[in-house]
Amino acid sequence: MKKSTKTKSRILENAIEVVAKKGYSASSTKEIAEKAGISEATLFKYYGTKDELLNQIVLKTIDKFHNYSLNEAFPHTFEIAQNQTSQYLIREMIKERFIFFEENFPAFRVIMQEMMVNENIRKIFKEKIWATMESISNQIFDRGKERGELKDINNYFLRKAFFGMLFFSSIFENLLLDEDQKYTLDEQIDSMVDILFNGIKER
Amino acid sequence: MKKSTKTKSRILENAIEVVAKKGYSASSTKEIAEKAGISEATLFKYYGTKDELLNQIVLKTIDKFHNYSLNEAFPHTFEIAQNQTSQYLIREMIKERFIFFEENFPAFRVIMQEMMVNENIRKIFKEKIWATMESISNQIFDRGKERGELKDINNYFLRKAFFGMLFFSSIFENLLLDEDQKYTLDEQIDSMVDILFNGIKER
DNA sequence: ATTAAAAGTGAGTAAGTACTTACTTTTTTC
DNA sequence: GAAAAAAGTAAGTACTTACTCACTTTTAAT
Repeated sequence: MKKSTKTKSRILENAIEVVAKKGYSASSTKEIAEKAGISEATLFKYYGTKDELLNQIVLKTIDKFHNYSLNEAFPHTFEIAQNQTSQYLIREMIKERFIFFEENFPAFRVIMQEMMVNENIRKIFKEKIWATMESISNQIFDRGKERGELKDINNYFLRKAFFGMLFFSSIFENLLLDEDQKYTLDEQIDSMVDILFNGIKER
Repeated sequence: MKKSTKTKSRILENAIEVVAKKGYSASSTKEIAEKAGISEATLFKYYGTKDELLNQIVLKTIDKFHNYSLNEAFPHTFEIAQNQTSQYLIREMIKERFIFFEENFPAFRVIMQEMMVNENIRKIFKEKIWATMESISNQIFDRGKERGELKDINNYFLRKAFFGMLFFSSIFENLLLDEDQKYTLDEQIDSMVDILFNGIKER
């Protein structure tokens, strides 16, 4: 029972790698099996169908994100930072997510691809990832408004602004920037937080 | 010679619709041909290969964007708005792009999908779309800084902030928001511009 | 060491796939 | 209105795809 879980997860890891690069439809079970060093028959023994393999990629990643967000990173930050400013909290929230995306980029790439073409995965994204972000960001935004640190801007618009920048930045850095990435993670996050907090207007 | 161009563009239009929804690899030439009301053989007579059909979708859309951006929308705005504030100009820049994305959403969806898996299309995006945005935004940002209206923030970071919000907002509104879209285009743009200009910090 | 269960596979299958060819129909030209 | 050119297609081809099944090999328990 030990070896089977090892094989099963090796298939998943290799599937993530292949699908991230080529897309789900363009990836064959043959290629995934070869890359994982097993036969196609074994792949189907473990996952039944190709669709189920995709589902497992998505569900496992979302689970990881969910768990990381709600049980690990955020409660820790929120607890030790009760006396910190909203700016500090928001910076931490962005940084945590940014790091998670970087560390799990291939799997996230699969989710982003499939969101564009797969209604079911769009639904899962909304219900799990977006809802998680809503919950966390609402806590931070509401607290900031209560403390008089944040303007009274609609949380939905705030969220779209933050995560729009976050997603795009992550994709941009990972897929479009080929040469010497001039900026460190902290520099990028600093710039985002600075723009969002203080705006770009000279006064 | 009239009918042929009509057929050719009908194929392209239907290809955009099918590929936007299902993705390139999951779309069959058979389905596209059927939807366009012609035979598969005719499709191949006009486009040679499936890859070439995709190329035409991408190139035509980028061309349209390029032309719209550099020849239509922007010069007009820039010219009639020489005495306007940077905030006004930037609002116009965002609005123009937002509208273009909305009006050409299926084609843009194809490009965004393929960017995730197709190195060649990533290259085209960078060279054509991103470069166009760079050119336009640099003009506006530099002018704003010279006039003392904008802070001295790195143009690259500014661009990523603006277009991150813009792309994400466009995708979000078109793919993820199912129910009654509560906000109008102008409300959305106003919120983006307000956040970016004035920041979210209460002062 | 024997045996049962678990893990793994080679060799298929049926249903697609992109693309071609030899042909017919429609349109244009004179 | 006949001939030439352009537009369109039915019926294939060779290949790939996800998935199955009957079978062998490996592992673990007694």
